[in-house]
Amino acid sequence: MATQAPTPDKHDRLLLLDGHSLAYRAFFALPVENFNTTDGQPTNAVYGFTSMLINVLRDEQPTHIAVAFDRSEPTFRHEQYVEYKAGRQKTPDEFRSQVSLIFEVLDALRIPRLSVAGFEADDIIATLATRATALGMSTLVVTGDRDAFQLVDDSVTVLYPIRGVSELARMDPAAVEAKYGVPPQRYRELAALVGESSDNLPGVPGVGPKTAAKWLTKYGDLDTLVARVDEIKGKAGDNLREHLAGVLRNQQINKLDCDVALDLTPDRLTMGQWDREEIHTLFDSLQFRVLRERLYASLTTAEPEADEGFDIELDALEPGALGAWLEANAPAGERTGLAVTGTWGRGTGEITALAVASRKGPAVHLDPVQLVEDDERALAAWLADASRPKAVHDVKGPMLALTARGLALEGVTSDTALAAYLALPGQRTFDLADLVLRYLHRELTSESEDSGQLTLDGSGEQEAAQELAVRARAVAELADVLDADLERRGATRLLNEVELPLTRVLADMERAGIAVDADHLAALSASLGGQVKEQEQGAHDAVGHEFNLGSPKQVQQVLFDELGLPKTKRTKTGYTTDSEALTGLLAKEGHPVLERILRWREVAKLKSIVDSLIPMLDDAGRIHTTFNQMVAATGRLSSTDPNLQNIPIRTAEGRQIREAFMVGDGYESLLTADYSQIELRIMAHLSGDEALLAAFNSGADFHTITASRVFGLPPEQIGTELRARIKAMNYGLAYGLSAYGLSQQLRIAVDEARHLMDEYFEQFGGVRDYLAHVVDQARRDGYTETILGRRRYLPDLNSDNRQRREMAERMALNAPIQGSAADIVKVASLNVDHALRERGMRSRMLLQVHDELVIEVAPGELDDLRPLVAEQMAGAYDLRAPLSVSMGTGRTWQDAAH
DNA sequence: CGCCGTGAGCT
DNA sequence: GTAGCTCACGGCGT
Repeated sequence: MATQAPTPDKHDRLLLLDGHSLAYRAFFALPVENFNTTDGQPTNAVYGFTSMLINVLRDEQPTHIAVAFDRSEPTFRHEQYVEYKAGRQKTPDEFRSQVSLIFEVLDALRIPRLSVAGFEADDIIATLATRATALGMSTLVVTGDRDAFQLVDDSVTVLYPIRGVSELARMDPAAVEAKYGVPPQRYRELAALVGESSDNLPGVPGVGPKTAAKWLTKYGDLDTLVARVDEIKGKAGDNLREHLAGVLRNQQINKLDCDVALDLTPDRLTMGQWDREEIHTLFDSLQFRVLRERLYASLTTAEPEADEGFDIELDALEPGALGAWLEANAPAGERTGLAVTGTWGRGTGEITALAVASRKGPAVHLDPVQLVEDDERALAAWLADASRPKAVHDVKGPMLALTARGLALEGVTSDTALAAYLALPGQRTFDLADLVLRYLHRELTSESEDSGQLTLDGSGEQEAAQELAVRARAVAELADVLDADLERRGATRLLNEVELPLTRVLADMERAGIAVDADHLAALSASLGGQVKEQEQGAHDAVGHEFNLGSPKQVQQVLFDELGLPKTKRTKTGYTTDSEALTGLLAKEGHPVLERILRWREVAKLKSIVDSLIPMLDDAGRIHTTFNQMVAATGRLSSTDPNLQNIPIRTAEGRQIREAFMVGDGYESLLTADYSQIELRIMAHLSGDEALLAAFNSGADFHTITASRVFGLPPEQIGTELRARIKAMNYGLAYGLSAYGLSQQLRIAVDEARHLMDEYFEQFGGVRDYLAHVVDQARRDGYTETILGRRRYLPDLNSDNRQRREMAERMALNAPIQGSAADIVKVASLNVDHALRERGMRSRMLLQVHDELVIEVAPGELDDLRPLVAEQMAGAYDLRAPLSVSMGTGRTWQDAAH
């Protein structure tokens, strides 16, 4: 890290970077294995370059900037010396693919990049530095090429990377002289004597920088040295005389051209106004999380318009005055921002403070426990008043905390986090401060805090109040901007009619929780624990010593080093020991330890799930998950803490865990209702393929019917093998099918898989046309869309990188299908919730697991409930392959399976 | 001791 | 081949 203090702000500071040289440095400094996006794009050079760029921007605060790049065409140096740079190793492919990514980073940051045919980046830099000096600017050159040292003078300094990408040596005239023993203007002459192997410029044998500097010091300059070359004694002198021509040639070639024809003058090299959204998207796709934060940290200070905060007046209210204040400042008709602090999760929460602010006018800050009775009543009435519109950021948690205090929250017409999720579904987090910067171009700070910042006399409370008021104001402003943005994106109804009302339904489910049989879990844990031990012992016996079965590294060592079993597929760190590979090894080699490891993994996995559930039980013996409404890019919900959407179901042992989830006190049974083949039905609907629709409407087994068509056989002649192939095909289509993927799934040759696809599409041509159309349209529009207009943006559909592009294509194929399924299940949840309320029923929804709803049935309600749920779920959306719902009831989640 | 990436496995 | 979450391990930095 360059630690020098920024130069005093006397005049303009020009920053010039040598793009190729720095990227190349980074490429070799950072191990490429550690810098890959999940889809395999190496990013070590982009990362290192961007990291250096950010550091320099932060430390040097330049006023002008440009990055120069080499071109592939030969330069004037090649004309002078055909051997120039000959013998260089070919640029690695992993590097080449990153150059265009660096271009993208620079373009996103609005940093000018320059290259000129026939010249190297160094020449462009030399030219700009020279002209900058003439304009009275000072110049910093960042490059990994030592030739640039010849440019150093009082107004030009070179920052040269030493040790990787994080430290830069500041090479001013004194530093160059200290390091090489000659002043910068002599550096070229020294380099000519010593030579430069990477440019294929051999120097004088046996002459290094020390000798060269000694000679140059003694004779003053190279010309004099050459003129008096006969005076040099010894072997070195002989070598110099022998290689004199080469030295003179080197001196010609390493001279940088200071007069390259350029359209731009240094004073025009300004950094443009960059687009936060663009940077977000790009850094997301590069998976640079930390770097993005560092970038914002170093650049927001340099972004003047972002310095602006919020100017807000905080009213101090007399006890009893809240009702009147809310009437005046948070009335019906005008949406008011509400900000809350506190803690929440696991279906409950606690409010510590709350602020209310409209777009204009004053704010109020409240401590809910210190309110007088009148104020408490006024607050409760205002919060519960649906005709007083409110905007809140990420309202589900505050809603739980308010409910825990007995406060109802109605009239939430905007959740700014949820709205941002619909606008930018690929984003991982929707931090309010970040959205405020992005959409309002403001900092989430108070402008009237000049006094606040420095006082230490207990005004921390005041500051916190001010901060919360700022959040309330920001939410109010942001809500309007996001509304407009969503209108533009066609997502207004999706927000208002689906996502926003769903938040309350999710909060209710979280609060309800699901009852769990603690004894059953404890018994399971003990039994699984015994099996874990047993398998562990067996594995140790089979290899003759103890090892940690949970450590892939140790397992690899045992299997491949000690037992010498055949190597499996490579992973980043060695050879895979995943169950597929071990099962293969077991079939081939039959070593007993393999069986033990596989079995150990199974039981250890189940035990870890059971053991993670046990401490989650509350006093009433219920588990409360948290549903995340803003995580999945496709629109699905996710479940955490604990995740109740991935409780095992496939194996009999796994299903024992489902037996622990049971009906709670005061209820009669659990009812599960799920959609059958919802994704395939959506695919049939969206494609409009008549044959596929007919298969669904025939009422017979869908996979058998489709197989029957593909193979031209009557359904009764479709055996398990043929049905399995077409089943994999059917599902594969919804996942962005590739011949390769299908071949893997079915363990058949790629050609065979391709053949199967061709046969399938011969019968179901509408599906093929639809899938092709989806990708085409997404490539044109930049996004895919679900039946309710939920978008997923896929810029990589136009990537030059095949791997990224194909990944994006599969996402484009899957997103409308998975996303539409999510839309439908959300609508169904709302419908069921609404119907239950409307009829005043006590039965309640507990879980939503992708295509399934789990409902706790109140005594005596089952007979009414079954048709109600069936109707509400089936009627959630009118598909041409009608939604089909199957249901089951029982004491436990497992018993309710069907 | 906490953070983070990796491998594995569950939906 | 999609989309998620969690766990254990082990390396790294505090």
